[in-house]
Formats: sequence, C-alpha cells, structure tokens
Amino acid sequence: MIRSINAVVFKRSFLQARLFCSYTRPDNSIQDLHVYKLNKKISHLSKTGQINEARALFDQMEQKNTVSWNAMMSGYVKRREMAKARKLFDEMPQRDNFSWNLMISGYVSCHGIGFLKEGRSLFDRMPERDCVSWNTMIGGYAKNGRMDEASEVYLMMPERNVVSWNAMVTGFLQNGDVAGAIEFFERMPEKDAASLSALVSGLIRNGELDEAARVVVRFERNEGGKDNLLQAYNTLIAGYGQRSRVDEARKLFDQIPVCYGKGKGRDGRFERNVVSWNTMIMCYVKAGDIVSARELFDQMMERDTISWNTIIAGYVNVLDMDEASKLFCKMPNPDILSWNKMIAGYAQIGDLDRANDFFGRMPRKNVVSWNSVITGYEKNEDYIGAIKIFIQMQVEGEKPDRHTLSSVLSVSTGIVDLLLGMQIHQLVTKMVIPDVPINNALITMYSRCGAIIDARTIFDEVKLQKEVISWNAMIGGYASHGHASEALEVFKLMKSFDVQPTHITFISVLHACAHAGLVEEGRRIFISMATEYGIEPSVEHYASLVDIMSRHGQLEQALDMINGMPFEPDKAVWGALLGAAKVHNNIEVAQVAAEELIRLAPDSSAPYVLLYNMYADVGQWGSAAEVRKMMERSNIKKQAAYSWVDSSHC
DNA sequence: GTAGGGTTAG
Repeated sequence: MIRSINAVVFKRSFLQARLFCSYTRPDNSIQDLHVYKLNKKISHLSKTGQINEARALFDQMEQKNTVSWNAMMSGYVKRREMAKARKLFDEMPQRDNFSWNLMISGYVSCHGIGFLKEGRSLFDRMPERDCVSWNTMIGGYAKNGRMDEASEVYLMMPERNVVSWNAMVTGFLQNGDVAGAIEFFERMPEKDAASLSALVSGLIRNGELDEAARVVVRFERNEGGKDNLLQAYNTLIAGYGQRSRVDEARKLFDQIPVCYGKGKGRDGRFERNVVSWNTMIMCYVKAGDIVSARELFDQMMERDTISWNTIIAGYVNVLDMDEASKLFCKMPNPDILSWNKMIAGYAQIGDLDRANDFFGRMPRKNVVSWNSVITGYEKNEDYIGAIKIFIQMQVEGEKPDRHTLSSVLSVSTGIVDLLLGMQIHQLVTKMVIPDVPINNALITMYSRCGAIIDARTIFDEVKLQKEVISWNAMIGGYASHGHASEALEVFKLMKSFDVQPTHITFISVLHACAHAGLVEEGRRIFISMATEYGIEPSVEHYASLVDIMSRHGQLEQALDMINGMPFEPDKAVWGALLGAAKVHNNIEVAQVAAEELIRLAPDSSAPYVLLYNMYADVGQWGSAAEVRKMMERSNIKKQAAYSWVDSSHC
C-alpha cells in the first residue's frame, strides 16, 4: 500500500520536474545531457577503482553540476581517501543533502574515533538533515561499537523508516547482542527483505546458525507468505556451507521453487535466483565435492561471473587445471579474479610457463595478479624469475603490498641475499605496518642470511605477540647457525611465555642439541614431546635423536632405538647413523646402515662410497672390492663429491 | 548519474 502510494507520488514529481526543466532551460537540454553522460562515466570509473581516470575527466569538464561533484567525491569516499573528498566538498559551489550524507557516511565508515567525530560534526552542521543522515549516524556509531549512542540517535530522530530499524538490528548483532537483535526485530513495525537477512546473517556471524534457522521458520509461519524469504534462505545455505553441513544446505536449496521461463527472478518472489545457485555450488566446492558442484553449474539457466569463478576455483583447488582451463575459455567475460585464479592454479602445480602466459595476456592487472605470479616463482624456487617480475612491477608502477613484500623476503631467504633482504626491509618500513607474516619473514630472512643479531632484534620486538611461528623462526635460525645455547635459551623463554611449541620447534631444538653434543638434554627434550606437550615424535624427530646419540658414539643404542621405532625409518635416519658410524669407525653399524640406505635409495652412490672408504681405511681390501663390484653391478655412477681415494692413503 | 540497512567468489 505504502509502496504504491510512493510510486504514484514519485512518478508525478518526476514528470513535473521534467516539465519544469524543459520549460525553463530549453537551450541547455543538450548541454545537460552531455553533463549527465559525463557524470555517468565518472561514476563508473569511480566504482571500478579507476580514480585517476575519473579525476582527469572531472577536471576536464567545462560545466559541472552538483551531481558531478558528488560522483567524484563518492570515488574518493569509496577508497576512504577522506582528505581528498573533503577538499572537493569544501570547494564545491553548491552542496545538496547528497553531498553532506556522502561525506558523513565516509567519515563514520573509516576506522577510528577521530573520523567518527568528524562525521558527527558535519551531521551537526548540516542545514537540513533527512532520514538518510540519521540512519548513517546510527550505522556509524554501531560499526564503532557505540550502541548506546546509536540508540540515542535512533530515539532522537524525527522520523524513522525500515532502514533505521534494519540498521539497529545490524548494530545489535555487530556488538554481539543476539537477544537484543531478536527482540528488536520482533517489534519492528515494518520489515523488508533486508530486515530478515540482516538478522539471519548477523546471527550466523555470531555463531548462531541454528538460531538463525529457527528465526526463518518462525518468520515463515507468522508473517505469512514467502515474501522476503529468498535472501534469508541464501544466507542460511551459505551458513550451512561454511560449517560443512552440506546436506542441510542442499535441503534448503531444494525447498526454494524453480521457475523457468518468463518472469524469472522478479523482486520479492520466492524463486531460486543466481545467488542461490552460486551459494549452493560454493558449498559443494568448499566440501571438495567438485562433481556435485559441476552438476549444478551445468543445470543453471543463467550464470554470472561469480558462478564461473566459483566453479573454476573449485577445479583449481583440486589441482585439476585442464578442466579449469576449458571452463575459463568458455567463460564469456573473465574478470581479474578469474585470471588471477588461473595464474595461481598454474603456479601451484609448478607450471610457471602457463602462469606467466596468462599473466601476460591479462587485459588489466591488479596487485593480486602480480603477487600470484611472484609467489608462484618463489614457491617453485625460481628466485631470479620472481625478482624479474618484481622489478617489472616497479617499472609498471604497481605498488607492492604486504603480500608482495613478504614473498620477496622469502626470495631473499631462498637465495640467501642479505642485501636484497635489507632493501625489502626498508620498503616494509616505508610502506606497510608489519604484521605477523611479514615479521616472521624478516626473522627468517635475517637468520638464514647469517644476520642473527638483526633477526633477534625483530624477534624481541614481536615476541610478546606470542606467535609460535616467530619463535620457531628464531630457534631455527640459532640452531642452523650452530648457536645451540641461544636456541635452547629461546626455547626456555618460550616456555616461560606460555607459547605452545609445535613439532617444528622440536626439530630445531633437537638439531641444536645435536650440534652442541647435548646428548642427555636432547633425549630429555625428545621424551618431553609426548609426555609434556602431547606431540608424537615424527620420523624427523627420531632422525635428530639418532643423530644426537650416534654423533656421541652411542651407535648401538641408536640402532636399538631405530629398530624400536613405531614406523619405518627413512633415509635421514639411516644417513645420520651411517655418517656417525664412519666418524667413529664402527664398521658393523655402518654395514647395517648402508644396506638399509641402499635398499631405500638404490640409485645413490653415497653409501657404497662411504662403506668402501671405511673398509679401505682398516685395510679390509677384499670387502672394499666387494662393495665396488656391488656398485658396478647396480650400475651406479659415483658422484663427483665422493672419492674412491681417501686422503689417508695418499 | 551521486548518500543509509542486507545474500554468493577472493
């Protein structure tokens, strides 16, 4: 009823406005149309992030109207560049309510109390506040965790509409007041599609998925009819998907009627729309069920970019790049995200040529595209390739972000290039606020490059964050440079900071013990893994302990331990034993270890060579010749690093 | 063509 009255009023005022315009300014209509078109263009450029292009157009316009200024301001507000938006706002010849509301909404959506206050100050100075202004303030206070002030605004405003009520519901939920939100919702005088979905999505974000489902059932029963239900259903389906409850998601999806043919997807009708399909496909993709996802995708009558990107991402995630590639070729208008996903996929399977090919063919790139290809090269250990792309990125003027810098730090670590690492560190200081991954990458880079003191400096700055990766990086750094006592000191510090060690921590700590010859300490720590920390030692930990014991000459004990291991010993275990047996000239143990190594890695010459040299050392030339024959029979070529002639014979 | 509340990818 209200809607139809509004429609009539709107239509009439629109006609009057048109009559008025054509009557008073007949010669300007062409000019007006021109301004209108340029405004539309500015708005489009602003929306798609092409802010500089928008500004160039805006500056070129000979005649501007208030909408031109507003559209330009809106571009800056979207990017939260409030200083630039404010400059326009202060300069513009005439401001309407749109201009004021735009600025207020920009300020209150920025993070920080200063911005909120600036928004409020504009709100207070605004000549004629309308419902939008008041609603914006409700949303602003709610987003900043100030529900009391939001309620105050709500009570003071002269007239409320459904947006005001929805903003309050959202506010309660943003601040964790589930009961308050439900109570407020029940008492609302009017509800629209956004009301129910605000409640449902907010409840899900508060971990109340089942309560959200109950609310929808109640709404269906009490409000009668199925209006405004679709969005809530879609949200619930997504909620089930996020919690891996795919069957329940599918049950809801099947409850939404399908209507093929004319009138499809009309507003307010309870019919599956493209979002319902996309969401259900996403549930299957998340669950790893690409077959069901594809089945639905093929049944869709109309697909949008999200449908395509979701199914392509599904194939990429299960590393099935051929199917992803086929779909990408069929996709009508791939966007940056589609391209980025293909690059990341090919990089993941190590096909850098294809990744690079897609990267080169992209019509437009963003920072994620650059990052995907740089990370691809880095993960595949093509460090020079990664640096080349990073340099190209600078040349083309794309600004690196924290992900770029983190990747290039890993590159510096990979090629052990301290100078490069330090340069990237400088960029980090200039360009981003370091986060946990960046700090860890810095610690790893410095310690791997031997600048252990610099690594420690950063570690000392971040250790209070108690991120286990930082601790592991520091302990690993000390251990790999033979600073055993420092590694153990940080390990002790870690315990006093109540940071729970991981299996990686223990690999480094045991490694340190091996270097320092700390047999008892090593054994004690090894045992404590299971007893104190509940971490079952893996084969790598066993290899470390074997290393510790056998280096110390406890070869037989080490052998006993290997035989008692809960799993098959690997090359590292036997290798450690063989190496130590060589050092301690224990031929019996060496023989066992070498045989096992030959069994596990028949192509390797190292065990033969070691054994040969040991026999030769003690003058057992017969056995030595036997080993040499065995090796020749197995058709093994000796590696350059090993010599048949031990220096002691020369 | 520009402002307030709300579903799907990354």
